[in-house]
Amino acid sequence: MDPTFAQRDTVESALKGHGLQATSQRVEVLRRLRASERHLSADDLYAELIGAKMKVSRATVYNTLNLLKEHGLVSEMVLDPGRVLFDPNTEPHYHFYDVDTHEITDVPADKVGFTCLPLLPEGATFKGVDVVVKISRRG
Amino acid sequence: MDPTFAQRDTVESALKGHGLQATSQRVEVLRRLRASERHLSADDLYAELIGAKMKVSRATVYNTLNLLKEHGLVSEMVLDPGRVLFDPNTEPHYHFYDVDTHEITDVPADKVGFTCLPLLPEGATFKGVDVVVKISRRG
DNA sequence: CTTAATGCAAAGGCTTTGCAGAGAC
DNA sequence: GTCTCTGCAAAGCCTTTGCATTAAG
Repeated sequence: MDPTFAQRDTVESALKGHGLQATSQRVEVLRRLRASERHLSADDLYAELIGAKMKVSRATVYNTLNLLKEHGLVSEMVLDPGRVLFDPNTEPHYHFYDVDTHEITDVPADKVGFTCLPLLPEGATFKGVDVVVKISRRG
Repeated sequence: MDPTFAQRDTVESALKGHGLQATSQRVEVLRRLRASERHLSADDLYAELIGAKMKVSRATVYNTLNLLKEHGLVSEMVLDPGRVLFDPNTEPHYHFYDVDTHEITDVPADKVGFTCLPLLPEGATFKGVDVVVKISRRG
């Protein structure tokens, strides 16, 4: 079975599992996000899809990403103002952030451990930790 | 000696220490940022200044904040797209982030410790860690 | 007097919205 | 046939920019 079909199938199942129609635009957005090494912006994805001669509009890419986000299929990362990236990895994990190139790399969750975390404010529930390790290659 | 004068004086020294003219707009932006319990956006500050009947323009607030950022007198935080906040605390520290209200609270650095951090990519220099502990009060 | 900072208004980039047409079921 | 999604273009929001005016040293 060819891997592209397998991916497409999984993506379709994921969409349908959330009660979402598996339209070609949605399938392609989620599939490419999952297939990409990098974390992509809405515009990155739009450019990819247009480059692949697909019929899609910018608005649909934005709307689709928001829809996927609402359904927990992708998460949003905002590292620079005006640079919103989407991360298809819904498992706990952290990030390297190159402060010069703005490149993002994943760090598996087991590479970061805490000896202590702060006491939560009264009445608060823990919802997760975001850890961004900032690095530079310029010294 | 009245505390407002003391604050103003410290802020002026900080600006001059970086070779920046201590104009009334710059002094007030930095002073209010330091005096605030919350982390403020450019527009929050603009509204505060206008409310205090000061002569200032939006452009100057934005330009001043960027200037302060370049000189390391404040740091920028981007937690939601379109919500850039400025943090006058230049000591290492982390943040609580209320996912419902988008409120930000400081966590002193000594409340968070790591048992391990990931090996850096080849040739990379460590530039810091951002830790955001996400919380909710809705359960 | 010379240099630098401010204010205004216009432009810019990214994202969302409204509505008509196309597509899914 | 009905309901939903898509595409287009326009509007929105936040931020930056250019240039004349004003303030600082």
